[in-house]
Amino acid sequence: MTRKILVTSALPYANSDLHLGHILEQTQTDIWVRFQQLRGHDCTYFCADDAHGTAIMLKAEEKGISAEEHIANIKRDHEQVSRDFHIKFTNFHTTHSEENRELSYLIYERLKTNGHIATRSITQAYDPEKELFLADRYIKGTCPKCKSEDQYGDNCEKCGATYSPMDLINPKSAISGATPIAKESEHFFFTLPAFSDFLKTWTRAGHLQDEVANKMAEWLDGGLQEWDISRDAPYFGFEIPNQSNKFFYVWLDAPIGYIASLKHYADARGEDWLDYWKPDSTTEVYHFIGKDIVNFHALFWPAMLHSAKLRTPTKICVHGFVTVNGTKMSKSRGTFINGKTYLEYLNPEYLRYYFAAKLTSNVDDIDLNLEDFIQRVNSDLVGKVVNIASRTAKFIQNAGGVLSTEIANADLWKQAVDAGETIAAHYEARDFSKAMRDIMALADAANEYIAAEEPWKLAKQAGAEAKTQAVCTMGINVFRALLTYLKPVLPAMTAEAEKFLGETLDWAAPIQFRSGDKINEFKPLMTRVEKEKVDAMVEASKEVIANLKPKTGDSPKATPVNEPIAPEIEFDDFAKVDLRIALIANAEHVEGSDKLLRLTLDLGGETRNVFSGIKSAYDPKDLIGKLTIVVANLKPRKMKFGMSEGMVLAAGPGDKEIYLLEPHAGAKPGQRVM
RNA sequence: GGCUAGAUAGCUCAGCCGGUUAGAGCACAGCACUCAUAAUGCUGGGGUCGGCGGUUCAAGUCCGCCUCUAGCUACCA
Repeated sequence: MTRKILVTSALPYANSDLHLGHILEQTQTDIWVRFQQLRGHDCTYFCADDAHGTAIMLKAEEKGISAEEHIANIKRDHEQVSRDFHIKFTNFHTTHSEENRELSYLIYERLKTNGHIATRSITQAYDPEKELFLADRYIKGTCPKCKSEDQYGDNCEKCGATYSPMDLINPKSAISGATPIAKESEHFFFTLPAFSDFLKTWTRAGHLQDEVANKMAEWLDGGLQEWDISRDAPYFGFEIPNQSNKFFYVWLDAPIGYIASLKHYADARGEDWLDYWKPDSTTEVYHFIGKDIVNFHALFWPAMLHSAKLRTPTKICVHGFVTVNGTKMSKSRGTFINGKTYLEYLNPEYLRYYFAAKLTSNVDDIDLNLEDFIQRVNSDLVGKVVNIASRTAKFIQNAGGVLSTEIANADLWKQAVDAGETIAAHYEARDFSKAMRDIMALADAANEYIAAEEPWKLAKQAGAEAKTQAVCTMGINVFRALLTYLKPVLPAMTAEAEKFLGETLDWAAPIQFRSGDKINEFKPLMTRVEKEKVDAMVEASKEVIANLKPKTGDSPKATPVNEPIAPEIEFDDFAKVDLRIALIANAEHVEGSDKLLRLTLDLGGETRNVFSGIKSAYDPKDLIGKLTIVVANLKPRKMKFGMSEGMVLAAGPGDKEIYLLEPHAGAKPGQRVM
């Protein structure tokens, strides 16, 4: 039976480049979509840019262009990067579109008619200079509890206190610097609590992974609040019908953008988007998202759809975050990697395969361990899979390029065909890692078979031509099966392999043994991942960040200090001190400490945590990204706030006058100072 | 502080409803092979399954506490 399946991945925000996290999600979605298509199902993939909100408005302003122009630029860029990663959208649209306006109005009107929109006045911080209501993160000031300066409007990073932005001492708008005033305004709310019972059932009805349902139960048990879905002008978005200067909050129209993208596509073909979204639709709808936006998709969205008399999603498929080398993507370490930067250095299919090899159906984070990445891709793809064709093709050519009509090893062939259904089940369940494991086991079996048959020896024996041809035909056929199973993951390489085989690989039915006809000359299908390229990519990622942070350097004033010179020492005494160049990867205040800053130092490979009593003289923000010198072999010292693994060097009498050492430009983290 | 997920060989990960000497791939060592993009095959070394306690005839697998990591959250969407 042919299934009709609509798939989406989360709408990237039209404010910044796609990074590896976006690529993971789109890759996961794309593999699943391609798999369904390859199996003969009617599966479409819709996405769009999420183009509304204050942040986008401000970004456009900063660039001196209109918001429309800004989001058009970003969209072009997003589409290009996705395309280069072989993401095959059926349609990629934008939430700032007529279709989305129309659908947002339709859904909003239905919610309103059903009595699910409430109105009331709320008081918010307002920037009188910029004439703009300020979200909490756009207000900074001094914490009313612990008096720490420069804290955000909702909570204090140092003492953990929570408060309203108007409680801040000396609050400032982060946009204009003006002092915000409290201002009242009428807001619109979606009456989420009315859907509490509906959602308690819905979240346990097989639409979510168990752990996600558990998470949602926390919200549901804690009691839902009404959801503020309006924002006051100025705002880049859709104006609320029959209201002046009121706009839909970006998160209201963002998920509707999924439908708008479909509508944009369907309208052009005279099809009806309601085929998918009417309440009794027999189609399937899958949303692939990251774990950070689960509440919007698993609570607000189904509730909205339910009220609007539209169907709810079949499944919300939640994945984790991408980490690099075991830690959160870090700009200073060069592991915050943009899709574009990756593409400059490496083949996108390396990453597609690596992600596939690690993706499961749960919400665990996916670690891109760069060392493992190189070994895994080279070994599995080049060493095992491609190698099978590479080592047998020549002998087929010797036989005139024609495949044997004999199945030399029926057991092996049965194994290859039978594996197909198991692998398909893994794909269907989004257990791509299990699918890759099974595929590689099959590749191992093929290599073992070839090694046991030794066609290179047969080729030298008179009268063994047919046997040689049969053995290698066996190899080519297992290769065909492997590539068929890998086709959703490696579309470009498979396309090349199809040229070699002279056929289009299809997986709608069990794979048939191919015999008796001609194949083409074999050409290398994939080259190995080069470590140098990976290193260069990491370096480039660092540079991109460095360029964003112009350094401000004060010219130091020399202050002679009258401190007697210490007693003379031998060179060897001095040489015991291992001084190293260190990059200050991170610097932050230490909660509860008056004098210390916590520094995260990169010594060119290893990372150190060092506490330094320089809080009185430095703002942590100003230190990040700078180089300094650290005593690298100082015995680690346990301090109240943790281990200090070294010591940075500084001069000065203290208080405001502390001056950290910084090497001349060109020094690299980890270099020894002698 | 609350919650969620994780902690298994050097690395990345499997281990379902508890059951014989804990697995795979990669890496490493030795051997073989030389058709293949120094690819492949065989053999081998390597783990007190984060720690402590408990339930059980039996625990990596269940329960409790603790440590560490990541993330969410802290009356708010």
